[in-house]
Amino acid sequence: MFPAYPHEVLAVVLTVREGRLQVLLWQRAQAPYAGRWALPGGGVREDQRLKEALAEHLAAKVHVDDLAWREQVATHSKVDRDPRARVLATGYLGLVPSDVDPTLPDDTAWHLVDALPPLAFDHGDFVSAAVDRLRAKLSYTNIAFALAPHDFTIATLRGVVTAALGYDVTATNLTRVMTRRQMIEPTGRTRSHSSAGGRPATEYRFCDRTLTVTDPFAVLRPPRGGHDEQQR
Amino acid sequence: MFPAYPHEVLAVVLTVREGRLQVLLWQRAQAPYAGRWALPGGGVREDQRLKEALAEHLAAKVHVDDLAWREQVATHSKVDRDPRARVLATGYLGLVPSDVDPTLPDDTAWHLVDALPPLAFDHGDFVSAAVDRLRAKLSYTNIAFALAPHDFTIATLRGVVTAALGYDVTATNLTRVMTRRQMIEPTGRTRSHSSAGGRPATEYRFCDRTLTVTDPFAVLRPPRGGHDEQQR
DNA sequence: CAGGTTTTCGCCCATTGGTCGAAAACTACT
DNA sequence: AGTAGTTTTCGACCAATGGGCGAAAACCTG
Repeated sequence: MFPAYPHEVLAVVLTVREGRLQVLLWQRAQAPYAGRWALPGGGVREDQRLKEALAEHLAAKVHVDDLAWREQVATHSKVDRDPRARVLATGYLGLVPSDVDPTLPDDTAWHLVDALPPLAFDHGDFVSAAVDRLRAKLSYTNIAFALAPHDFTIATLRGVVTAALGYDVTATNLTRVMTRRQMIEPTGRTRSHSSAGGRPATEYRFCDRTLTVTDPFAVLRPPRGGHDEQQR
Repeated sequence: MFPAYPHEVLAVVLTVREGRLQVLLWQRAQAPYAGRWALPGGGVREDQRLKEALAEHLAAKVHVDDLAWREQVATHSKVDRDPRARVLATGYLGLVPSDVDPTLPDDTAWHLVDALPPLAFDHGDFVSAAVDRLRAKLSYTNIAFALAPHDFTIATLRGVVTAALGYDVTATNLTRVMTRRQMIEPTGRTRSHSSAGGRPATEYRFCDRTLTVTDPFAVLRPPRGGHDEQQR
């Protein structure tokens, strides 16, 4: 039928660690690109779908169920992206909550997203695409649920969001917006900080831990009277 | 190295025709799915990237330069998505302006997106994904430039947007929003309708014919004073 | 209980979108 | 020419959403 190519999946696993957005990389021991850092991933078996292959390869690096979110980002096809042979690659975005700390193999480590070493192959492209995707979605979806702990204070959430976006967000706005959008709700509990004083913070959680989008995208909203009537 | 698979590209070419959103399909003559409608596309040669393969296969159906926009949407990998053999498929969204009317081969035709016949393979999934993508982008990008004629009246634009979204949009809002976002600008000319009277409409064009996003995504905007300072 | 700290809440403002109706600009007919 | 009909455009008004700021609340420590 058509010519066939090896196909690999690559995972861009992001998390917030020490107040910074980080990506999971492992250091290659062998050529090509020996010594360079690369994304976890690998080939796809005959009986696997892409996401299954991803899970399998990822299991070698982190517990797969540490991933609170996973979505496909893009497939790259440059002919010489791998010097050995032509390999197509599909990249995924994966998110790990900031309070989950998987034990990593020796060759694997978190790296600051905004201070990456040169990566192997075209993996740098995958990282930037995934980071862009995350940042965009942070603004109009509740995807932060996959980066924040299950229960959290506004200060914590602010830290996570700030780190992921790369710029400051005020606690006031964050609270107002997230609650107005009905993304987060108080658990009822409250949390005192360990050291120093300060009013105890109310504990929040995400109402819904599935991806939901908000559309303040006015322009294009059906008119009020519209009982989902037929157009034209 | 890794097992290899044939890989195909599929094009979901959308346009607005007769006030409705339509997709380009061709009717299969041979098994499997003989008689069913399918998306244009095909295999990827050794020396091609995905987008190049797409252009080549599409050339058999429409003039490739009729496409005002093209973007990758997703790669599907279900093991039995093709009964003959395992084939991975990457779907693209393509847009043709409403005033461009390519001559189509005999087996090819436009179909109403919201009244599709059963499609071959998993092509239906590709169509819905592409339509969703288009609708989302219509709201927060200027992607309408790829659906509307180069120069247009507000009435025309409204028709295109209404058709693509599937619900009504008021002319007043459309004008205000699109101009406020600096997406469209008057050409200076004006257009009288053929029949009937009526005030002549001012002619507009898109300021920029490259994809630009607007982010009314408040929550997450850097504070005003922020001279792009370091976070932390 | 005073001082320091952190969180929360309320007030005010700017921007954006939604609705509606009047005015503008044109054609056609008497 | 004047009037009726049609389509577009513009302005006024309203609602919702964010952003900024400062006061009040709630806690800890000495």
